[in-house]
Amino acid sequence: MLHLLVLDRYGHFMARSMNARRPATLASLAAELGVSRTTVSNAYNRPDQLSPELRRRVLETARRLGYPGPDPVARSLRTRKAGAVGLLLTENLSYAFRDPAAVSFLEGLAMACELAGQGLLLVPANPEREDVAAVHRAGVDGFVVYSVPDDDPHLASVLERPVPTVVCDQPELELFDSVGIDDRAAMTSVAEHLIQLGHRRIGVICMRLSRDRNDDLVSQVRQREAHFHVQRSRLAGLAQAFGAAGVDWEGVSVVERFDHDIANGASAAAQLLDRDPQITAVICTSDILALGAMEEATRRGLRVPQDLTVTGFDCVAEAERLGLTTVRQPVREKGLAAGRLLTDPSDHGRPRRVTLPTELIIGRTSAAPRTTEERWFGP
Amino acid sequence: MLHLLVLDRYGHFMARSMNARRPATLASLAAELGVSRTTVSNAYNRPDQLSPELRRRVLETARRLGYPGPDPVARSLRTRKAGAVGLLLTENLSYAFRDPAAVSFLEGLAMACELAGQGLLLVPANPEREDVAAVHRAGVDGFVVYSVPDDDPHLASVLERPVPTVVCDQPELELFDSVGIDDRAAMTSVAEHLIQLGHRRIGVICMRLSRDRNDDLVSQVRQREAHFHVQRSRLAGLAQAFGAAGVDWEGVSVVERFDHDIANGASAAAQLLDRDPQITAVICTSDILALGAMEEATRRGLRVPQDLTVTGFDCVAEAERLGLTTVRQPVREKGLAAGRLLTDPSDHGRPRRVTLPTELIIGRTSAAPRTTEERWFGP
DNA sequence: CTGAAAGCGCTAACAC
DNA sequence: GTGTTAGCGCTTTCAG
Repeated sequence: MLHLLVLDRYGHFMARSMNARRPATLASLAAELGVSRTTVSNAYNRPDQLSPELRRRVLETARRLGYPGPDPVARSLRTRKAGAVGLLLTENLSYAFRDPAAVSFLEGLAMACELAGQGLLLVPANPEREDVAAVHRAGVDGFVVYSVPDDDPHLASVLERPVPTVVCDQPELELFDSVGIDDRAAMTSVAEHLIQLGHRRIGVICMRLSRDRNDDLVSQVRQREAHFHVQRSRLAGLAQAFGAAGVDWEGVSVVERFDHDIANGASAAAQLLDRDPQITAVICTSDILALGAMEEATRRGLRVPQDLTVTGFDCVAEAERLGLTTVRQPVREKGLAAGRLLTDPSDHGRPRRVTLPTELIIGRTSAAPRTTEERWFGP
Repeated sequence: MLHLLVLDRYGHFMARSMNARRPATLASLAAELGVSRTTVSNAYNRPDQLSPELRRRVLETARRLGYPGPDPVARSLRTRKAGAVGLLLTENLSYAFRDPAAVSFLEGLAMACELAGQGLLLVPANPEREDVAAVHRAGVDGFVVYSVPDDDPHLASVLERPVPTVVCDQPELELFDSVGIDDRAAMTSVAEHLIQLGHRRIGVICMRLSRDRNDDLVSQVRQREAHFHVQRSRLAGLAQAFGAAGVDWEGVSVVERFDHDIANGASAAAQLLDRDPQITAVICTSDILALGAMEEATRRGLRVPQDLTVTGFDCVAEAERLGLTTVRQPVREKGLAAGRLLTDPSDHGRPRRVTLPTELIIGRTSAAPRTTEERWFGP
C-alpha cells in the first residue's frame, strides 16, 4: 500500500494511505501490519501481552504512518473513564485566578488531581449567560462544585449528570459529599471579639447573597433568604452574637456587594460610614472587602484601629501581611479534601462531610472603640 | 415496560428498565417513546427539527427515566470535538497556582477559553515522573504549551497529537503558533540601566536552565546550551550588554536555582555575596528570585539600593508594591493571546507569532553603586 | 418532520 | 501470544 507523508499546517506529519486519505487509526495500522486490532491496542496499553519484537514493529509502523496513538475520546467512550475532574465555579472562569482564596482552593484541588493522575477541567459556566451546555459537554468522571448558589442552573445540570460530585462551601446538599467550615461559628468568634472590645455600633459588608445584583443595604428578609449559604451563615453568626450582647440587629446596617474586589469593599465602607459616621467597627465577610474598607478609612482620615476597627475573613496573604483581624480558614486544604473525596476509590454508603477548622486571628486592625470624648479631644 | 427508580449513592435518580438494568441511553429512550434515535437526538441538539409538543414529550420521558442527556464522550467521538483546550505546564499542576506570573497567564487563557465557550483542561504532567499517558488521555481540541523545556517528553507527546498547538514562551518551535516577548532585548534594557548607573561588578541569579537540577554556579557551556530558551535569552542579553560595556562576562557569577521561590532567591543571593562581597548589583531573571535576594540583603544588613542594587523580571504585584526595578511583561495578555490563537477558527497557512511588548520599570531598588570610599566611610 | 443505515475509534472478554 | 466478536452512545447524511 502506498502512503503520502503530509506535513499539515501544524507541522504534524500526517501519513495517509492513497486509497483512503484519512489519518491513520488503530484499525488501519492493524491492517497495514497484518495483525489484529487487539494486538495494536495491546502494544499501547498492555506491553506485556505481546513479544517485545512485535511491539517494536507496531510502534515503528505507527510512527511511519503518523499514527498518534489511540484516540483519547474513543478510549474514554469504551472504558467509561475520562481521566479528568470537572470544576464548577460561580464566577467567570478568569475570576478564579483573580481571587486569592479561589487560587488557593485550586492549588489544593490540583494537588489532589495530580496525585490521582486526573486532569482538572475548568468548566466555562458563565453566570451571566445561562448556558448549561458546557456542563453537558464536559467529559469528566466527576465534579467538584465550588461555592455556587443553591439555585444555579449550572449546578442543576451537574447534579443531573450520573457522576460523583463533591460540593465545597455551597450549597448545602444533603445527598452529596461536601467540604466546608463552620461559617457561623467562625463569624461568631469575630463578633465576640469585637463585643468584648466594647463595640456596639457596627456596620457589616458582605458578598453577594443571591444571583440578582444588589449593591445596597440588605433587608432582614434578604439576609435570611440568601441563596449563598456561606454568607447567610456568617450574617446569622453576627446576628446571634450581637443580639445576645444586646444589640438590636435590625438596626445594624448590612451592605451587600455583587462584585468581589477591593474597590467594592471601599465603596461599601463609604456607604456605611455615610449612613452612620458613629460606627466603631466595620465587619466584612471577606478579606478582600476588608482591604477595601481600610482603603476607604484611610481616605477619610480615619486611623485603623484607633478610629475604626476593620475585620475580614479568609486570611489571604495580603491580609496577613497587613495584620488584619480575620478568620483563617484552610482554603487550600478544602481543595485538597474535595479532590480526595472525589478521587478516593473507597466505596462509601452515605454522603461524607469534611468540616475543616478555622482560627480567629487577632491582628492590628481591631481595638477598643474610643469614647465619644476621646473622639473629640484625642486619645 | 416497567421501570425501577433507583436512588444511587450520589443521590441521582437512576431509572432502569426491568429487563436491562442499566442506565438509560438515547437509544433506550427512543425505544421507550417509540420514536427513532434521531428524533431524540434532535430534541437535544436541534430543537427546531421537531414539534414542540414531541420535544416536550421526549424531555419529560427523559426526566422520568433519569436519562441525563446525550453522553458527552460519545458525542465527542462522533462530532470530533471535545470542547476543551488542554494546558501543558512544566511544573506540578499545583505550582501553577503558587506562582503569581503563572496565575496571571492562566487568567488570560481562561478568559479566552470562556469567550470561545471552551473548557480548560489542566493536564497533570509531573516533570518528575515521565508519565506521558496523561497527555494521551486528554480529550481536547488543542493544546497550549506554557514555558516548557525543549526536551520535555510531555511536549513531544503533545506535538504528536493531531491537534492545533500554541506555544507560549518556550520552547521556540518554528512550525507552531507562538506567543512571547523579546526576552533578550528586555534583559538588555535592564543591563543598560545598570551600566549607566555605573555597575560593573555584578552577580546574576537565574531560574532552572535544564531539566536536571543544578543549584549552583552556571558554566558558560551550560548557559549557552540551556534547554529553557527564555532563561538562555535573558542571560544572553546580559552577556551582550555587559560585554559591550567592557565587563568580562566569563568572570560574572551566574547562580542557578531549580525551584522557583523566594527562599531559593535568598540562598542564591547568599551564594553570590559569599563568593564576592564586592558586587554592587544582583540581577535576577524573575521577581520571585529578586524578592528573595532582597530578603538576603536585609539579613546581611545591606541596604537596597544604597549598598546593593537588586532587579527582577515580570513585575508581579508584590514586586510592584515594593518598588522593585524590573521588566513589566503582559503575562495575562500572553494567556489571552495564546487562547485566541488556538480558538480562532480563521484558517491560516503559516505559523503565527505574537510578540508582546515589555517595559523597563525603574523602581527604588536600583541606584548608582557607592564608591569604595563611601562603602567604608558612609555616604 | 421522522427514520434507517452507517459508522466515529477503540477495548475487553473469551476463544484459539 | 494473538484474533474474533461485540459493542461503548451518539450524530448525521439521506430518503421518505
